[in-house]
Amino acid sequence: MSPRTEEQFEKIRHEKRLLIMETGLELFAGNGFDNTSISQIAKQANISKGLLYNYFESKEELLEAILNKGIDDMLEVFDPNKDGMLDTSEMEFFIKETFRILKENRKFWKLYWAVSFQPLAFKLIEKRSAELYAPLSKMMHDYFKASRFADPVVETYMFGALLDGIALNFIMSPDTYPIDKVLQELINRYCTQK
Amino acid sequence: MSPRTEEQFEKIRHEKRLLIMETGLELFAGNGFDNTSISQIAKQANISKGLLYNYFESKEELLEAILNKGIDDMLEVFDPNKDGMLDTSEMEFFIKETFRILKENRKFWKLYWAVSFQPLAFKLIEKRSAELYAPLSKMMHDYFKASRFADPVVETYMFGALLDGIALNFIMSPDTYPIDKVLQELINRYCTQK
Amino acid sequence: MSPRTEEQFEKIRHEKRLLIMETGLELFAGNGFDNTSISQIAKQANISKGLLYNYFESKEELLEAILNKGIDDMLEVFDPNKDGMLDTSEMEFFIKETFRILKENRKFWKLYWAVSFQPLAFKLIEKRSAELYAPLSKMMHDYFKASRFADPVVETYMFGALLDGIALNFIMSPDTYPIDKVLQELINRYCTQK
Amino acid sequence: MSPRTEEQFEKIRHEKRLLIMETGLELFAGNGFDNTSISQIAKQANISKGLLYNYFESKEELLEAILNKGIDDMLEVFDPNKDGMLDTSEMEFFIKETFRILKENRKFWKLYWAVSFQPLAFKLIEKRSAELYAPLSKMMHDYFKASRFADPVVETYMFGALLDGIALNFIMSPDTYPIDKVLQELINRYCTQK
DNA sequence: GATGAATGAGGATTCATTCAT
DNA sequence: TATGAATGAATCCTCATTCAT
Repeated sequence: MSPRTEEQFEKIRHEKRLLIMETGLELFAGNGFDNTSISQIAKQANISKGLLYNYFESKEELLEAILNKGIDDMLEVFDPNKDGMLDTSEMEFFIKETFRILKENRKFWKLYWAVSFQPLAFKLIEKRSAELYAPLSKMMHDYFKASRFADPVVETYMFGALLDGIALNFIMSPDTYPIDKVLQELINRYCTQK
Repeated sequence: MSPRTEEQFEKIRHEKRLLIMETGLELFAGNGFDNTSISQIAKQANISKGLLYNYFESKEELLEAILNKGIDDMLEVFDPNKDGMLDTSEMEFFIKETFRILKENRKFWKLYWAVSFQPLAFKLIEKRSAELYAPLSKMMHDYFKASRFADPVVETYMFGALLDGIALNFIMSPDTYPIDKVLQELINRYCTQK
Repeated sequence: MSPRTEEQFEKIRHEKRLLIMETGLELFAGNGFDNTSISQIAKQANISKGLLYNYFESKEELLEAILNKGIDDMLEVFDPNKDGMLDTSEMEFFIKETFRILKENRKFWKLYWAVSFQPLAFKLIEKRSAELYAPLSKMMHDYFKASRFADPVVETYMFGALLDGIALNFIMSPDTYPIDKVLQELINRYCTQK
Repeated sequence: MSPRTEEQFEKIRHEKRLLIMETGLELFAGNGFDNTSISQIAKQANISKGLLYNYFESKEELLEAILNKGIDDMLEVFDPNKDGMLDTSEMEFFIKETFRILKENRKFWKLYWAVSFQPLAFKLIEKRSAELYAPLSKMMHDYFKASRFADPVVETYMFGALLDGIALNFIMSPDTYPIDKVLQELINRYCTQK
């Protein structure tokens, strides 16, 4: 029998890698990085421990890959380097988009927040994280400046805190948090002409 | 040497207990619960591992004690069961108090947040945490109702998210976050007669 | 394409086998048997791990093959079963030959010595090793007897130790060891008529 | 009960450390470093694996400690920095001492040689090893110079090789090697007035 | 013949906890 | 009260070897 083609191998590798990362995300987000063992991940993914190390050099590298992928997904959606100003309806879209993505990636964000509290782990994504946040921050600032807010800088901090707070509260109690009402209020407050 | 009195023993015990808890808080907050070993705590506190277990039954119980003490301290300051309504100046006082305490107990709050993301650890303080938050929540709600906000419930969620977000951002970058400006803005927005 | 003939297959097999053995020798000698993985060998030889197992049943068997080949090469050169006595000029030739071969097969000899210190590995070549050493030993003994050394047995031990010691020192520092001077001295001492 | 005194702890630590090192030497020398597991050492020493790590940071550090101790023992005996020249009877003493020590520390020397063939492991003792050999080498050279050997440098190499070779052959077959006869011959050859 | 994904046993190491003193 | 030696279960990780293609 002839061996598998390179493409077949590629496909296997790609899918298995994804499977491991998804399983890892699930468990890391659910129980915390330190409380999740490689054995657990392997068992849940139905693979051997050894295979996991065929795809990731270490537990830490797996975490890094998971986080980077999450950030990549965000960057893809947001195009944070978009030129030009947001108008109010774009701002509304942005807010809705943000939370649509948040809902779809609750686990990633839970993990992301958890990691933020672990200095060692956070270093893994410090740079990538800045890549995501810096342009968003600028975008907000420009928006508030254009909207003639008295102090756009402070307003950016306020708005950022509000987004973070809502996201956090929602992630903590996704089933009971009135996310849609809160979002509507957010939009009322920030996306209507004065 | 005269034998120590019962009270002296008691005092020693109390102080040593405090020492261990403070050291634990320092390390848990700085490096995370799982990345801090009992050995490290004992070494930093200048006591033996054995002695630590004389005061706390387990690493988890030490964490629980630390967290409970932090919550107790809060409850003491806030008197959240205070009857009656807050007026705007009391609200302003409340906000300032909250952040004064936050600044003074940054480590506790860092640990508190971190623990919130670890389901197993969070269980330790779930109840105590509710004891603190439920009355605060009610207080806010009453305040917004009295202040004739259109939807006091939603407003409570918004305000809560804002507080959480600001606290979080401040804790993450205490040296660069413009906490005072943000607080002033918060007060402007929520503590002035309309 | 015309199908390969049986001989062509045979040749390919033979060459691949040699390639693997040479790569194995290189790595085993350089890093030690236990610190060399099958993966490394396969990668360096540009073949797959699976293929390696097509040629050798196990890592140990590969080692054995490498060592045996080395010994075979020696035996071929020395013809240790040569009858008759060595005269002094033949002795000189023998010494020079020995070290010529040593220089050409430094890696093999490094591996050989290293293996000598690993009881389990040494068992693999114990017999073959004796095949090589016993006749050499006898040859030396006969030479020293004919040369009227007072105690040919002891002289054989001395001479053997000297050869081993020189070989060892040379292998350890091939770039700085004054091998040629030492050899000349050896010849002066053992291959001149008294 | 009062706790153990510092001296008691010191004694326990010292003895246990020695026990572990002796057990390690025994097994490393007998089976090779890589073929000896921490579990084996612990079992043979009748302690837990964990305890071993209380005394040594890693398996490698244990090896290093064992080797350094061996070298220290040698240095203590040889006083290689001794001033002045050896005369023939001192030389005889030196040779006899060397082999007395070799016999008493056969395991150490076996391990030492084995390690010499493992580049990574050898690095651990490269410096210490030089500390031992350099002065010995100088001592030999001076001796041969004083004894009017034609080429003291080459003679030092020859003598060194002879010592190494004898040591090696003896270590390899301690039960059958005629060490005493060989030594006597060595002394005859190198320690008699010409 | 050839590939590399997959396995699993084994090994080094960590650390909460116990215990003799 | 106080000490730190001692334990052992749990964890990360490696690697020879197998096997489907």
